[in-house]
Amino acid sequence: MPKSKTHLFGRKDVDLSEVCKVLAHPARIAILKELSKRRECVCGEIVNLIPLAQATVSQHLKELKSLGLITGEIEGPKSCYCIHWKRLEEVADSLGEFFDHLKTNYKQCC
Amino acid sequence: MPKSKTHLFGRKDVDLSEVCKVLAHPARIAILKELSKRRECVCGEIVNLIPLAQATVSQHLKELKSLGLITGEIEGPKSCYCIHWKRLEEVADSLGEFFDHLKTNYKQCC
DNA sequence: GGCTTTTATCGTAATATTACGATAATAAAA
DNA sequence: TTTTATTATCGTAATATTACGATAAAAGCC
Repeated sequence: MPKSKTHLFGRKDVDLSEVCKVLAHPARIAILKELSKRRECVCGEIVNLIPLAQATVSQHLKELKSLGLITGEIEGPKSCYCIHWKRLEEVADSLGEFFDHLKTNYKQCC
Repeated sequence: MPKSKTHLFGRKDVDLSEVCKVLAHPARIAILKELSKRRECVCGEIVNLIPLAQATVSQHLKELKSLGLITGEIEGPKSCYCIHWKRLEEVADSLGEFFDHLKTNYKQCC
C-alpha cells in the first residue's frame, strides 16, 4: 500500500485498532490462553505448545509484550513470561467501552 | 510469509483472531462509530467522513460486511449501510468471553 | 576456560493488507 | 435514451505481516 494513513484518524480509533491488531493472530490468542493457565511463568514450554518455529513464537511474544499484555524476564537459559493482568484488564475495558459506546446509539433501522 | 499456518490452531482461536483482524484498522473502527450514530442508513456520506479514497472505503465496508457487522443494500446511485446489531452483540460477547475466560485463571505470579 | 540449553535477533522469502486510479455497473433523473 | 450520481470491482504498487533457518546472546554447568 502506498503511505500509511493512520495519522488521519483519531488517537482513540488508532489505539483500539492496534489493540485488535495484536489480537489478530491465532497464535497470540493461544499464547494468552496458555499463559493464563499457568501459575508459574515457566514459559519455555510455550514454544512446544504452539505449532510454530521457535523464532516465530518469539516474535509473537514480542508483539504481545509491545502492547504490554505480557511481561517477560529472561535469564539466560530460562525465561519467565506471564500475563500482565492490569494491562489485560485495560485492554478488555477499552474494547468493552467501544462496543458499549456503539450500543448507546442503538436505533434499529434495517 | 511462507504457507499460512492458521489450520494448526483451534477453530475458536482462529475465529476470534479473524474478528480482531476486521477491527484492526482505524478506518473500520471509525466507520462503525459513524454508522452507529445515524438513525437512517444514508451511507453515501460515509465516504466523505472517512479520509480515504472512495475505492478504499468501499473495500473496508466489504470487510465489515464479510464479518456480518454491517449490512448493505445498494440501489443504483444510493446505498444503505447500517450496523447489524445482532451480529455486533455476538462479536462483543465472544471478545468479552475471551477476556473473562482468561480472568477465571487469574493467579498473580509476577 | 569451553559446553549446553534456552531465547532473542537478523536476514530473507512468501504472503497479506492497504490504498488508489480507472473502469464498470446500477438505477434514477433529464 | 442519454446523462448523472453513486458505489463496486479490477489492476496494481507500496508496505506490513508472517514464518523460519541461521546465528548471536545469556547464564548456568562441566
